[in-house]
Amino acid sequence: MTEKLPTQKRNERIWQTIGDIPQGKVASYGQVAAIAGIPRGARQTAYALRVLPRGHALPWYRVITSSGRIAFKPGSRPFREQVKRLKMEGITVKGGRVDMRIFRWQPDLDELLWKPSATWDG
DNA sequence: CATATGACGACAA
DNA sequence: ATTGTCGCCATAT
Repeated sequence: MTEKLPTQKRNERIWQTIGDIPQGKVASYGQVAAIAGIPRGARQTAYALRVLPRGHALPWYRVITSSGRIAFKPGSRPFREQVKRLKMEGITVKGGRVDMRIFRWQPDLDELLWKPSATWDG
């Protein structure tokens, strides 16, 4: 247990978890890390996102900070892109923020169990 | 090995 | 609500 996974493996889990976030919902960096089996790994989620391979089809824009804010600098190119994509899914973005009480992804136990991306190892 | 840095998070003032 | 500090995990120099 509590073994240390290779970087690539961690990223794979994080990416898979991000892919599990349903449309119209968002998850925080820390939440993604936790589900991927990396407690307190919020910054690893950020890292995994930075190193996303070119041509990926991951809903990266569904990942925001725990306080519901978009992590990019307000007004920046990626910031606007993220806002745009979120809105396209029906997510309300106001002042660069999303109401987590409404849009936070809350996977139930079943949902987590179906996916091998959850905590345990295969 | 020592720092600096980052698409973070929790908390105190 | 804002701002600053400190903790976290990993990478880059």
